[in-house]
Amino acid sequence: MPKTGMAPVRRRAFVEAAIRSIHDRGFVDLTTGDVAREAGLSQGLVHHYFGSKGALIIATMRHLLIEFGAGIRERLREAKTPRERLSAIMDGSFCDEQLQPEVISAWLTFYVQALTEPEVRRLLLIYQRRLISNLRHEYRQLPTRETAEIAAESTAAMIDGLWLRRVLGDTEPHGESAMAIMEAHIDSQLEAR
Amino acid sequence: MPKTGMAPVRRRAFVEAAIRSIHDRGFVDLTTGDVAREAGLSQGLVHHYFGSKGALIIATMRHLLIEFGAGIRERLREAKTPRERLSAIMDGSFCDEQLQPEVISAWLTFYVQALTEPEVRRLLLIYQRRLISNLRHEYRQLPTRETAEIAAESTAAMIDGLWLRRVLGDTEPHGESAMAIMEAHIDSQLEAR
DNA sequence: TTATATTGGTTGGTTGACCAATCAACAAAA
DNA sequence: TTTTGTTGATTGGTCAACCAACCAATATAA
Repeated sequence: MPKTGMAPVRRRAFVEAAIRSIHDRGFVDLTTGDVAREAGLSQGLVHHYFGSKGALIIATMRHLLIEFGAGIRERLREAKTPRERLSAIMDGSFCDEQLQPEVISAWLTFYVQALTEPEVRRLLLIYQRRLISNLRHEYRQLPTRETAEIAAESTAAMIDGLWLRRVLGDTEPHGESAMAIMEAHIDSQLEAR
Repeated sequence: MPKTGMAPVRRRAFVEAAIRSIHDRGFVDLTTGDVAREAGLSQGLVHHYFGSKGALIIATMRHLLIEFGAGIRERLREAKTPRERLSAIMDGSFCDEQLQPEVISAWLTFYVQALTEPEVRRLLLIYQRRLISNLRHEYRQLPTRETAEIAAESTAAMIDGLWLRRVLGDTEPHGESAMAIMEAHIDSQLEAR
């Protein structure tokens, strides 16, 4: 069984197990044993590959950011006009992968951790700034820098808000209604004056 | 020192200490000892008044909901027109008390807990439904039930989103810019057709 | 080819710290 | 004296981190 080059495989297995564990056991009561059991691996391996529980969490957060960023970037590549690129960002934000309950739970946990863990905060700020920056750029056709900035801010807020509301909604999270609301908002921002 | 009728005083002291403790120690590492020290009282009293750590958390969540609801209701009482009532809801959502870092931290924790704790989820759903219901009612002048519903949903999402973005924002959270964005959004919803 | 060393990967028990909850004892007010 | 409020030590349990030993594969030497 022990072949060389297990490190990336194991790290990924633990990260994915961590996301699932956070979802069904909750972050507060999460133990390295839970994650190991979920991954079907020994508890000691967690420390072998990550050094500490905290490092596993950071790696998990980074994984989420990378996946999310990649999804957006991929969609942006196929979009030609600014309007299409705005839709691409919406699509990347409300696609099925991002709306998986496990992923939502992990993201929310991420936000809470950012309140006390500087490294998590740093990562999350990068994500926020990049999103705003993308949006501002696609809204550049608006008359003033001011209106573009407000359009970007409000659009970003609405993304996060719709996402947050779906965390608890009785309705299982399907992205279509969220997308419709977002598209309408974008249009109204672009129409204005 | 021990006088009769301490129960409500102590309960409130612990709840407020819990909010502060959640903010500066983080919810994950929160101990009843932390809260007791923050309140300047003995650790054993926590269990005397709440029975368990979990019950203290529930009481704290309930406290947040009551304070928030009271703030909104008070402002609604002074508002005459639907447009004024919409502004009243915004004002209640972005007032100084709600933007205190300690309060924001506690609310966010609340959301995470809702993922795994049914009672917290129940409380949070009540708040969400009431907010949407209020908004829908004030948007009733819109042509169709459909447009009012969408206006309510998007407004609620934007409130939550702006609030969530302020959780981490480099900029210290001052509500004025959020209010300006919200007012603009409400106007554009009401103007539309 | 066979024996041996080395490396990468893995396990599960142990340890030391910490915490929620309990409780026995005490102090002040009624 | 009784009731109400309060304390701080104790207990039982849990967890992160550590570690000693093991296993399988490859590389090297005889």
